[in-house]
Amino acid sequence: MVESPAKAKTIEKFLGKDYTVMSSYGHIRDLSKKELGIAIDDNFKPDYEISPDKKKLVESLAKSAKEAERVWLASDEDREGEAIAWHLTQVLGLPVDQTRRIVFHEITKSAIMAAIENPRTIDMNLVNAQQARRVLDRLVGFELSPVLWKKVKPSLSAGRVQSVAVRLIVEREREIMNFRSTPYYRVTARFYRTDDPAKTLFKAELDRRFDSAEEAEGFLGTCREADFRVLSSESKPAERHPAGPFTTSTLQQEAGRKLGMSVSQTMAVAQRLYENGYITYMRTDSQNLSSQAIAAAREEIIKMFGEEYSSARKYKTKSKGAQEAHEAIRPSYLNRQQIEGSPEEKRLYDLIWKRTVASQMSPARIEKTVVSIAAGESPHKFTATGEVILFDGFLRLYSETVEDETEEGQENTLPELKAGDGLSYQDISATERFTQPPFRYSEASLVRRLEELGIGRPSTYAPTISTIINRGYVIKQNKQGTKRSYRLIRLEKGKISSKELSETTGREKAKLTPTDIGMIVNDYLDKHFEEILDYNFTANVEKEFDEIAEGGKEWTNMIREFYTAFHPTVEKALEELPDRSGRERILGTDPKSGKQVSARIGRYGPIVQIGSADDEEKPRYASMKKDQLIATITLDEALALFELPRTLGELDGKEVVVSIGRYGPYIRYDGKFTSLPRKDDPYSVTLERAVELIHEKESAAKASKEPIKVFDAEPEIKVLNGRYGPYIASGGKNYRIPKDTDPATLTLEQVRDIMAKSKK
DNA sequence: CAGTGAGCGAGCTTCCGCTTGACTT
Repeated sequence: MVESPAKAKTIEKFLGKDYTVMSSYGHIRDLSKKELGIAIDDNFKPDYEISPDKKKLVESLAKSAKEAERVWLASDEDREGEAIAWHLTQVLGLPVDQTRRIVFHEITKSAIMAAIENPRTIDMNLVNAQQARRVLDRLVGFELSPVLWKKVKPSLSAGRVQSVAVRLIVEREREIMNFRSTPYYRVTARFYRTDDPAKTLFKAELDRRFDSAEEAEGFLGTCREADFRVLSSESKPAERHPAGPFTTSTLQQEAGRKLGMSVSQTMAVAQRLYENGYITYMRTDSQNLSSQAIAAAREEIIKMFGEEYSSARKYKTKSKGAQEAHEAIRPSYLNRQQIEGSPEEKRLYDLIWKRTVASQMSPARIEKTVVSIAAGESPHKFTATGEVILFDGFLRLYSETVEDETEEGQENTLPELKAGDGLSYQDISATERFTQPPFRYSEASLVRRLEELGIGRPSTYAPTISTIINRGYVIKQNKQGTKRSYRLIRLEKGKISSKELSETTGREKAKLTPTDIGMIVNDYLDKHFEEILDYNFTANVEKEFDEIAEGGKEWTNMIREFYTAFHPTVEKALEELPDRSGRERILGTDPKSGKQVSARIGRYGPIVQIGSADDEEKPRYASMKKDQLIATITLDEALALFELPRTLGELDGKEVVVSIGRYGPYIRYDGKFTSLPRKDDPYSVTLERAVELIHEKESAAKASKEPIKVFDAEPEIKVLNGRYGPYIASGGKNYRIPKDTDPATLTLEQVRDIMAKSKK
């Protein structure tokens, strides 16, 4: 019995007819879903239930176990895997003398045969470490969440992993809010050797930055008549090494950067590659490659590039708490460079293939040259750096990208330069730059940070992100960026010129930002449950789980110690009145009515209001936009929100109204709604334009209701247009049309064929 | 799904980590 059905299929091939390989599909039972599932008074005894969707599976496992001569439990060799094996023995009533526990870290015939030769019994210490982990997570999650329901808002949640993930995002946002950008001047020059008839240009940067335009201009003034010469030129050889093979988190990061895929998208595509037998298991924290894979990679490299490009290597996993039950993520067969599948599958496979092979290639050898240049009598020096690749090594196949790189790379080829050489400038520029706030997290960079902290596991990174988004704690959004002007001062042919230029700054794609509720929940938890929110909480309890796994500690004792400290903090929080401070912000006074304008959380989310509940007149309310925060919204932005809904005029005697709803800006007319395209602004859209959009929608709606195709011979069968694209409808059942076929040209035979082939 | 912003009360929400399908017009 193994955990994954795809694994079962592969192993069955290795073992032959004498064995039946079945899969448990992960855990088969868990703490009860409705209750706490832990008898706190009975020494924290867990109350396990077979998961409802596993009942049938357990029955069939039980039947097969009874018929079998011997059961081999081959769940993963980590805490969770050991627990799965133990739960199987308990639920299936497996007798100890007919049950064997085996483990392997790679799915190769030799590894499995070796495992069968070396069976052991279930390691109860490891199982108990898992029980401690499970019980602790349940206690934290099921005691903290109800506190939030009472003190903040119903249906919220808190937990050892998700609450820290939210904290990282909230704290980063506050750093950005408090950041004040300051300008400075960066001086770069283009020089050539005075005695070089070709005037070959190269770039150099001044080793000092100026705070003001005056200082920068003053320096450029001294450069006008200055005598430039090379002080020193040093060349040093260096090596660059390939990155190790993929783990779940590094795959998620690279697929995000190179292919623009979200974390959950990456995992879904990888799952398909795994099920098709193209790659090894995709949820892993190990960088280990089987010796067979290393040999196969070596063979491929020699075949493609030659012996000198091959350099076999083993990688050590650095991440905290790694349990290394699997191999790294790699192609199942390294001689398979391409695969069949969707474009996404092909691209992700290509990435995995290249990364794996590159990890077994020689380092690149480069020569780095640093040239120091004196500018007349000035104490400041220019530095020019150049890099020459002597041997490309792994770079020939793959190079890792870096997220959020600011300054453009310094690709610079240097001419021959030696100390004493006289130089002339082509131009010297002082460009105004601005200090940058810290970067917001992307999904993948959040995963990287969580992994560094040892929080969460490969199987939970993607679901954790979904949870904090679904709870409304954070949102993933793009930011347009704003225009800002900057100054460029340039010295050219002895003359200094200065001009104002403009650039876009702060543009972002798919970054995670906290919501108001995310910030309120974070602050509340941080105030009352500091220990759980501590970035080291998981690392601390992991140390204790390790002690339990080594037999040095009784698991219920560990949990008791934790709970006797933790539970009183829950009781105390429940006694205290909810703290309303920090939840409302006064923004100023409405110039029209003279009433107070404020922002707060309403029943359905963040709102701004004009006036207060104490006034005689009822306050006016408006919902805030998704990208606005109570902490940062300005008076002007708040007042703008009251300009909607806006009545544009009438069409055929009925009102045309424009506003912003849950799904963005819309036009309401005759009880129907039309979305406003991105390029139209609800604050300025005209009646004329709105009417145009309404008519467009009407004709599109008419077209989509029409069947794409009907067949006279078979009126029951129709090709229709639905929400998810064209489909075939027949006798109350719907069938999907294959991607590469044009629905308009389908014949009745083809349709019948599709219907017959579709899965039951 | 296209707004809302009152109040009451019943009934419900929630964790982390291991696995995949099933399902939607």
